[in-house]
Parts: sequence; C-alpha cells; structure tokens
Amino acid sequence: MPRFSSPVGNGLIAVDRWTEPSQAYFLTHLHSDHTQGLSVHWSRGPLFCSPITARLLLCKFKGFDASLIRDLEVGTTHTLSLISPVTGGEVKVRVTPIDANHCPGSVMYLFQGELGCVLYTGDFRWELTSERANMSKSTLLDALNGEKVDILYLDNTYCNPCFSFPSRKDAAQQVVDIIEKHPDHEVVIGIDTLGKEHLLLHISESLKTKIWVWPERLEIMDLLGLDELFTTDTSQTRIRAVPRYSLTQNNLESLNTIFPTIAIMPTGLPWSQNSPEKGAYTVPYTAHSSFLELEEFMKVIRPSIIVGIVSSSYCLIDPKHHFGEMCGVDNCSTKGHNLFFKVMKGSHGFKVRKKEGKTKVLASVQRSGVNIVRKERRGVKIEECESDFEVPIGSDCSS
DNA sequence: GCGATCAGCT
DNA sequence: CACAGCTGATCGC
Repeated sequence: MPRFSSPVGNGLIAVDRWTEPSQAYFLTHLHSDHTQGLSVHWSRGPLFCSPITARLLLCKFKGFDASLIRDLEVGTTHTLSLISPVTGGEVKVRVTPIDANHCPGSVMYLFQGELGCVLYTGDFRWELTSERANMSKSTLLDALNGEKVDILYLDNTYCNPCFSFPSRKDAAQQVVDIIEKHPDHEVVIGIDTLGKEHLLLHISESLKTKIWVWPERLEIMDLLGLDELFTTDTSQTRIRAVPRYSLTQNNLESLNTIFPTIAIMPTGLPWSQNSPEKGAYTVPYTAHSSFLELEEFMKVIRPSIIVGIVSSSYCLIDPKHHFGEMCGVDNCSTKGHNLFFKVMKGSHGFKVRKKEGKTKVLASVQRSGVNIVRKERRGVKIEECESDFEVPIGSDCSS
C-alpha cells in the first residue's frame, strides 16, 4: 500500500485519500484499496460519492456518521464552494461524477473551475461496445464542452499493449460455455466483496439458475436489488460464487474429493492461465480498461498532464510512456498552478520485491498450496518511497 | 479489549 | 506477479 509523507497540508480536495486534512473528500468506489484510512469512526469532513456507493459504504462501515455523506447524482454537474488556501477567498468548483463502469456505484470525477480542469478516472472500463460506457462518454464530452483537461489521473492498471480483452459480455458467455460443458459438475467462481455482478447475472439468466453466495455477499446483492437471483442455500444450485482468495488449487482438489468440481476465475491478469485438465479455468473478464480502450479514451481526452494512479512492478504501465505523444508538450511540469488536489495513487502499492533467480509464474488458481514460491524467494525487499502526491493546478500562484 | 498498522499470502 | 482482499501478529491505548 502506498505510504505518503505530507509536507504540505492544505489540500482542498482529496480523492480516495482519507488520512490527511482536506476540505472535501471524494470516493470513487468502495473497493478496499480505495478506502484505506476510512473507517466507521472516520469524520474528517464531507464525503462525496455516488448514491449507490453511499449505501454500500453504510453497509460496509455500519455505524458510520451518515450526516457526513453527500451523495451526488451521477451524470449531472454539482457546484462546491471551497476556501482558497492562497487568498482565503471563495473557490467555486464544479464536479461531475460519471459512471466508471467498474463496479456498482463506481464513478470518475471531473473537476472544473477557474482553477483548472482535472479528471480523475478512479478505476474504470472504457468499453465502448456497451451502452453504459457510451453514455459516460456523452456525459464527459457534454461536461467538458470543449474545455481541455489540464490533468488526467488515469486508471493505468492495464496500460501496456500486452493487455487485450474481449468485452465483458463475450467473456461472460465464455463462462457460460464452460459451465454448459460440465453439466454434472459443481462450479465455483472467484469474486470479491463487490464487482462482477453482471457476470453472475448473465450466468443466472442463461442457465436459469440461482447462484450461491456467502451471507455477507447476499447482503450486498440485496442492497443492489439483485437478491432474488442469489441464495445462501447450497442445495438450490450447483453454481457458487466464492471469495477469490479461497480459490486455490488445494481447495479445488479438496472439493473434488467430495464432488466433481470446476473452478472459474474471471480475471484480466496475464499470468493466470487455463488448466482445464485440472478443472481450473481462467476467463478474461475484467473491470479495468484494456490497452486499446485506454488508447481510445486518450484520443478523446488528450490532457496536458497525465498521471497514472497505479504502479506495478510487473511490466511497464506508465501512461506517459505509451501516450505521452498524445498529450501536451508539457506533460510533466506542474509549475504555475495553485489549487491543491490530493489523490490516492498506487493501488498496486509501491513495494518492490527484488529477487535473485527466477520464480515460476503460476496462476493463483493453479498454484500449489505449498510455499515453494516463497522458498524460492531470495534477495532484499526494497521500499520505494514516493513523495506526497499533490498536483497544484490553476494559474495565480508562483510557487 | 479495541483499533490501527503491517507482514504475509493468494 | 497481485485486479482486491483476507488473516494474523503486534503495538499503543
């Protein structure tokens, strides 16, 4: 997880950051790598989010002070009044939450005002074969109304040409096809606490069956209005959605001693590979944009400055490297601006492990439960510290 | 005992 | 490796 120092504490707006003072806090979605520092007792200031995220938040943090929440209708522009840390005067900021098509309630935020134009995508999928993504595109272009984006904070999770995925609709059908080829098997599908609901819906509708989920997950489904398609009664279905971390090769083998079972892992990660002979299937169903989708997005936005919000040691995903040519000449400097945004950066963390020798790459679903990989690890753990991530925008401050 | 943080894992 | 997240240890209160 990212660790930040805080040399300057006058943030006006914080996005997915919760541990430092700010005048307004924005939450893109309720995945836990975006809520680090948020808790039941958090009370630093007004928290802006989508209405669905607001409901999910109160469910996740039971007892959270609901009076802090400002739920913003998605797709419309709202005006905030803040105090300039420079002049002490009023600063009006327009904010437009736009459906990010990542998980239920997820939004990007477009901030506009006299002090600049900033787009923070959060995690998003720019899947223009879907109606929803096209509505997001319309909303974004309407709100921009020709204005150039000064700073783009981009979900660069898969910002490398090696990442290519089918649409989620096609990937969902791949899952259905796999299940239909195993009519006498139990099926376990790895999911997280939020996300991939549309995949499960597609399966449920195609196969005319309910899907088992664990009790806390049923509560989420209930909140999303999907509870009729799910059950916590294993006798009602052969298909179970289980926590992703529980889908290990060992667990699959154990299940197979009881009843023939296949496991399906919906993921965009490249090191997860099919192993049908072992009953482990990986399907490229992902809630993050593929490289081509990011490229399409960049053609629309063409910001002056681009900042990736994710870092990875796996491969080069720096958006400046891949898209720098599409941006303004000055895509590194932040000189001459004055409104401080503090944003969450680094959902993949900044921890870098350097290893001697090679560790074999295995799909998580295929990996042996034995700590062979761990035993093979050698070398030194290196902590890479990033400085406080603040980007000043605007034009009337010299520093 | 509780919450926050972190190590270690998938 | 780690999309996002769990478990358990430890530390300060």
